[in-house]
Amino acid sequence: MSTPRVRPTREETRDRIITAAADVFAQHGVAGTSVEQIAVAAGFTRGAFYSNFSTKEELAVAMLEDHLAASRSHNDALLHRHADPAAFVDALRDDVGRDDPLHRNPLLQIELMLYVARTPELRPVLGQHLEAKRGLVGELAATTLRANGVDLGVESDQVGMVLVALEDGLRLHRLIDPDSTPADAFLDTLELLQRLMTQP
Amino acid sequence: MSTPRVRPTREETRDRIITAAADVFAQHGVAGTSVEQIAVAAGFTRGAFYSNFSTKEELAVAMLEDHLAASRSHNDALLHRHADPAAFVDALRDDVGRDDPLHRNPLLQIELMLYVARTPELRPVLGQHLEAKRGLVGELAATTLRANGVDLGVESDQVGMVLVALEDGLRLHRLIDPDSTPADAFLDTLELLQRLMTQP
DNA sequence: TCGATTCGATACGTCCGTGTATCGAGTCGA
DNA sequence: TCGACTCGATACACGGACGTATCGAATCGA
Repeated sequence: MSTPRVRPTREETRDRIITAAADVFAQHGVAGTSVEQIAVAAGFTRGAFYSNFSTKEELAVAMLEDHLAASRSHNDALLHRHADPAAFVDALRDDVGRDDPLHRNPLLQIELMLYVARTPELRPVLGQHLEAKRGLVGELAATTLRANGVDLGVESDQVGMVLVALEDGLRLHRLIDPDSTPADAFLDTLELLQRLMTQP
Repeated sequence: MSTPRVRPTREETRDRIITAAADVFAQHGVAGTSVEQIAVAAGFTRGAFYSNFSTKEELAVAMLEDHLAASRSHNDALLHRHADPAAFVDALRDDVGRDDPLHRNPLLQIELMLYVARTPELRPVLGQHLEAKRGLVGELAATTLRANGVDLGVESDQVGMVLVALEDGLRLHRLIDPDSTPADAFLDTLELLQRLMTQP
C-alpha cells in the first residue's frame, strides 16, 4: 500500500498559495499584500512561497494566466454546448458556482484588471482576452439580430465591446452599492435587449 | 505694499499635496504609495504632509470628497444649462478638459472606486453619488423616450444604472486596451441609442 | 520692531517587509 | 535500508516606511 503523504506535492503547494493569495489580494490589493500574508493564508511560511515563486508579481501573473486559461476554455465549452443565444444566456445564469476562484470574486477581478493596467507588459495578454470575449458576445448578438431581421447599422464588435463593458461596469458598481445593483443586473439587461429585438 | 509671499498658504500646501497625490495614487495605487512619495511629488517633505493630514487614508478621503463635490456641482450646472437630452450629450463632448484632476485621470477614478469598495464606511458616500448620477441619466433617457412615444417597460432608474455602468466599464477596459476602446465610445453609444429610439 | 505663533524641515527610534543562506525533515530510487 | 535529493522552515541582514519630537524660519499682531 502507498505510504500516506505527509508533505504536499509541489504543485499542491503552488495551487494552495495561488488560491490563498486570491483572497488576500481581493481584501488588500496586490500592492497592499505582503508575501508573508500570502504564505500564512496558505498555511505555509515565506520559505514555501520563495521556493515556488520569485516575487509577488510572478504569482500575480500566474494567477491571471490560470484564470484566463480557465475562462477561455469554459466560455468555449459553453458556447459549443449552447449555440442558441437565448439558451446561452440561460446557461450563464447557472454559471455562478464554478471552481475558478477569480470567477467567484468580483473584487479580485477588478483588482487584477487594475494591476494589469499598471503593468504594460501584461496589457496585451488581457487585451487579447478582452477582444476575444467581445468577438464572441458580439457574434452572439449579431446572430440574434439577424434571426429577427433587425439591422442596427453597427459592427458586431462594437456591440460586443458595449456588452462586455456593461458587465464589468455593473460588477464594479456592485462592489460599491450592492443593494442598488443586483447580481443578475447584467443578465437581466441581456434578456431585456433580446426581448426588445424580438418585438419592436 | 504687501510683502511677497515666501511660504505658501496652508490651503495652498494642502491642495498641492492632494493634486500631487492624485498622480502618485494613479501610478502606484493608494496602498502602493508611501507618504514620502506623495510629499516629494508635491515638492515638500513628510513634515508638510503630517502637518496637513494625519494618515494617507485621510488624504484619500479628502481627495474623494473634493472630487464628488466638484462632480456634483458640475453635473448640476450642465444639466441646468442643457435640459434637452441631445444637447446634453453634445455638451459632454466638450467636457473633456476640466480642472478637476480626477476627471482627467480614469486610472485614478477606478483606483478610488476600488479603494472605496474596500473601505466600508466610504461606500455609502460613493453609493449615494452613484445613485444620484443614475437618477439623472435615467431621467434624461426617459425624457427622450417619452418624447418619441416609446415605452420600453423599464424603470428609468434601471436605464440609468445600465448607462452609468457602461461608462465606467468602458473606462476600465480602455485602461487595458486603449486601441480597441475609443475614448468617445460611451458618447458614441449614447448617440446611437438616441438614434435608435428616434427611428425604430 | 519685537515677541508669539504657525508650519514645514530635520532627526530619530521603531517596526515591518524583503530576499537569501542555511537547516532539517520528508521523499524517492536503488 | 540507505543515501541523495527535494522543499519548506528558520535565521539573519538589510532597507524602507512610519510617526513623533524637535528645530528654525516665515508670518502676523501689537
